[in-house]
Amino acid sequence: MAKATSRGTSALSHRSAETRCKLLEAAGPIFAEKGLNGVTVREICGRAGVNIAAIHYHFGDKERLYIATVRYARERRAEQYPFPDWDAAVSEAERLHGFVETILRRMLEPDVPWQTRLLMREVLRPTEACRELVEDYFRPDFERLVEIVRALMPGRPSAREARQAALSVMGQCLLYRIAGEIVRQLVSEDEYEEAYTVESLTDHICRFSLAACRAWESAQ
Amino acid sequence: MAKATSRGTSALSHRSAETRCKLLEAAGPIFAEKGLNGVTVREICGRAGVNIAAIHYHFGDKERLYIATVRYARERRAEQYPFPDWDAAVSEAERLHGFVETILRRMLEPDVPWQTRLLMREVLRPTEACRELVEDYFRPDFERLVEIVRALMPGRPSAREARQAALSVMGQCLLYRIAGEIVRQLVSEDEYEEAYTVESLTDHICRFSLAACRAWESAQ
DNA sequence: ACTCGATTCAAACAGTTGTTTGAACTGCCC
DNA sequence: GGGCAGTTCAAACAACTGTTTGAATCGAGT
Repeated sequence: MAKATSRGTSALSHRSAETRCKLLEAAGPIFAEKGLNGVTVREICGRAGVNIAAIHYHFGDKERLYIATVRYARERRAEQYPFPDWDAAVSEAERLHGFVETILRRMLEPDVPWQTRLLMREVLRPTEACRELVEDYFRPDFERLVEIVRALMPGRPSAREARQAALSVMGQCLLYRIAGEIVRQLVSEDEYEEAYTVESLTDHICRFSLAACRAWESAQ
Repeated sequence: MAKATSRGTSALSHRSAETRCKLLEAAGPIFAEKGLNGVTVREICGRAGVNIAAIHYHFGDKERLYIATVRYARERRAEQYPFPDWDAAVSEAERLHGFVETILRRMLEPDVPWQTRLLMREVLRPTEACRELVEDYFRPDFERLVEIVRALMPGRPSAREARQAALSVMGQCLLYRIAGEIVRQLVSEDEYEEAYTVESLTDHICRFSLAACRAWESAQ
């Protein structure tokens, strides 16, 4: 199966790599939108312009193509929406603002790259070995948020308290990704279009969370 | 199709209603767990103990059975986990606590009835005409939360501000339903088992949200 | 020019899906 | 008992699924 021999490493295996790539690039957006079971191999191959049997030949079966697609998405995850690289002078409040805005953009922007959407889907629907995905895709961001939040809370909050406060921030962000349609219906359509942009959502979530963090001790 | 005529309204239509009910009761838990496309009609009919063709005869097709199941779930939604019926003496903070605890129980308790699970699934995956579902299943609770939160915020918060604060509370609750597995992994397994019960989650979310609401003006 | 492994391709396969059919059964009414 | 609408049933249907096959094609090495 696509074994590069001593001789033809140039053109033949080049074609192989090209087909693999075409499959991954075609499968990515479709998997990202409809998930493993919402897609047919014929749709993937059709859009990739390759034969149906190519999936079996290059990946074994549909599920291994899916896994390879997730891995591919993670490897060359578009380095869009990177977190700001703060210097020491930036206040914690500003860092929180930057963090929330970045997270919201990653989740809500309509033209977010399919790599991100696929990883998001995978993360929200813990199926198989996506534990490592959480480890190196989600945890770094989360730990970063924990530190920001911790610095915002007066006194010496325990690590556990800081983690829970960070989860409260994440929950507020996630809501609009998960239940965006319901939110749109609960507040009116007009108000949603006007007031539920990334910018104003960022403002609200930061304002809410900042108030909560700063007033932490007093609520004890 | 199951038309009750003038004469045989007793035994025949009784059998019809019984079969319909058996189908709904059998389909409900399976739909709630795996969704419309994750279930086969054979599995449903097998568990219901009726013939495959019964679905077509009584409901038309699989999708209309699904819709009927959702409606059925809504009609006789188990009145478990009702909101406390507060009298005037109860403080707003206590109301918030009761609200959050009820929502968390509805979402996190493992033995929540299938009716609730099915409605939750429907609400989280806005497919077809679940708009009315949001209207009479979700909105009443939401409006109730808005009022609680509004009363907690100093000054005279606008309706929009109150709605957004309420959404921040909902988001915190939803996180543990949607991303419970990831949360479990992010905080350690041990900490999760110990500190992420409904009770302590309620405490944290209320503490966080209370602080945020009460400090609202000052963050302006 | 020929060989030979790598790769592609059209076609078929085997299994499952939701749906439909037409006959058989049920129980009420005349 | 005969008629008859309502209901059940086993079987088949048609469409689609992921997978496999075996021959055809390609392209570098000799």
